[in-house]
Amino acid sequence: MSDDREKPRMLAIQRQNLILQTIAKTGFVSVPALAVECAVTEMTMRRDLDRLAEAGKIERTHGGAVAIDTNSAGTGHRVEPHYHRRAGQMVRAKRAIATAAAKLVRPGMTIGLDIGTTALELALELADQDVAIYTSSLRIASALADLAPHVYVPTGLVTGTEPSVVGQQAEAVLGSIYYDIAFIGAAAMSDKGIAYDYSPEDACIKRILIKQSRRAFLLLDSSKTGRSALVEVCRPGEIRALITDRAPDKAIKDALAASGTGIVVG
Amino acid sequence: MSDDREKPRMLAIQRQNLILQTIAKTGFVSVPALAVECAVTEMTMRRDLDRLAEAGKIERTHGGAVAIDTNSAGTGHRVEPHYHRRAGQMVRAKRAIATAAAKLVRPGMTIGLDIGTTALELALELADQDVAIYTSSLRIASALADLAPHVYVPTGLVTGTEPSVVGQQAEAVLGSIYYDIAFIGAAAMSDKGIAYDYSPEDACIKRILIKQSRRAFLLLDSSKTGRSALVEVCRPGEIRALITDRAPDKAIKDALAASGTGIVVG
DNA sequence: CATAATATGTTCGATAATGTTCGTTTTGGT
DNA sequence: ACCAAAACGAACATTATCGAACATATTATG
Repeated sequence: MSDDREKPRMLAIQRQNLILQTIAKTGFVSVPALAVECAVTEMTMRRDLDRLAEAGKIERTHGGAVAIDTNSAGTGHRVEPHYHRRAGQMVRAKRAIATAAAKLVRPGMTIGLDIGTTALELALELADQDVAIYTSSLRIASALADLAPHVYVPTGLVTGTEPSVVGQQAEAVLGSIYYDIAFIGAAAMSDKGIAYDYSPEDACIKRILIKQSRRAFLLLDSSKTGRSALVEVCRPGEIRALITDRAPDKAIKDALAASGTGIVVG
Repeated sequence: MSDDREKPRMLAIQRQNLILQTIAKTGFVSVPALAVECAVTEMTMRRDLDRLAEAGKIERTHGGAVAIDTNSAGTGHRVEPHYHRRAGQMVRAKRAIATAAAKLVRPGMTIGLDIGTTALELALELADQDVAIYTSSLRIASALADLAPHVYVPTGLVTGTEPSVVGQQAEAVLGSIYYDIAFIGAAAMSDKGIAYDYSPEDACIKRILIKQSRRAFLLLDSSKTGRSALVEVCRPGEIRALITDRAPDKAIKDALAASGTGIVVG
């Protein structure tokens, strides 16, 4: 992450990829933040942004840039850039994953559901089913509040840009329940099949859901494979199967097969 | 960890997106609340609102803005013509109530916060204060998640169009805590000073917050007085004071005075 | 190795955004 | 009708961002 001593200046391509990645994820970037992160001057950052804008990949604004607004030409709906942005790229994959995961659910089940957009998609698919859903994601709980009759959240501290409940109390509540099935998200999966996340608190919740469930499944779209992140969530043997949108690399395939973990391609 | 000290100033686009999102969700926004949330001056907020209004995306009002009336642009007669004005005045009232209520809060307090738009306004005013907030409203918890460091929700079933946590578990969690101060909302107040609500489950939570608090205050805008609703929430003697936006009728005044309950007009 | 080509850093005046002040207007309440 | 508080907006001060021109560093190429 932060390289104080090191200064291997990033290549222009790397920087521009980072820009696009960040914009795809958060909807915007700011010049000063990027300059710090890439260890270059703001001038260079501006030049990068100008290039991408010229190529029509982003839209420049004062102080940074935002994703191109596809429907601004029409009615000018700038609402929920976050949501629509994410929808554009990966929602298809996420939806396929959600559909495949939903097929594993039977009426009457008690389900542990992790946070994240993929989990949200799954939650919406489960809305009209007769199941009990436990989740620490306030966004999922809010979305299901008037759709599904049995949605539960744990006690605890609320935090994060995607609001979720974390902390000892939440862990205690979620840890006192036995789930028929659990669906876990992650930020990345390494070649060895190990899943990672960026938040230690969230990772702890994920591990509890896995441990307390009869069967746990990992929901992961293909853009997250072959990378790692801050903190380990689980190893291949701990989950029943990986549910994804595209057949993974051979390395991951082998790693999962070696530990008896299945692969479901939605 | 939230931004206690750091101030990565939001881009203008981000702010305007936030405005549109909030308006799409709640129907209106208030200048001071936005200014706090975006960490900018009210003047800047006004300029943002003016721009959006100029672009025809929102409609400006005194103190904030409301959603554009899509109907009136068409063939004319539709919903109540004075709806916008009312919405504008309502948010004004709610904000006045929230401001008055916020003055009762001191650093370090443990606060029980009910659900509802008035409570949400209050929550936003408390965002940068060093207090612990317990609420069963997922909307409030979500809004404060990355603003305030100490926001807690109870375990329990999630229901309602305004998503909130109810049920025995929630009652047990909220009932195990002692609040320095509690702020309660209601759907109506009769001439006798009795507060009512439409949801028995929510009313139960409200009663628990009142019982477990050293001081409880009822937040009620003037449009709700002189009516009753499905289920009783509390009687005059049980709360310390009624916080409202306009001096109530003589009947309510007398009823409250007879039981030693105060009246705060924001 | 030299040199061109490209990329990045630096400086600085211009411009845009934001903060501030203050007098005016609106609003809500007496 | 009157008053006080809040919101407003105009004018100005301050700050941040921008982009051009030039200096320097890196890479590619002969």
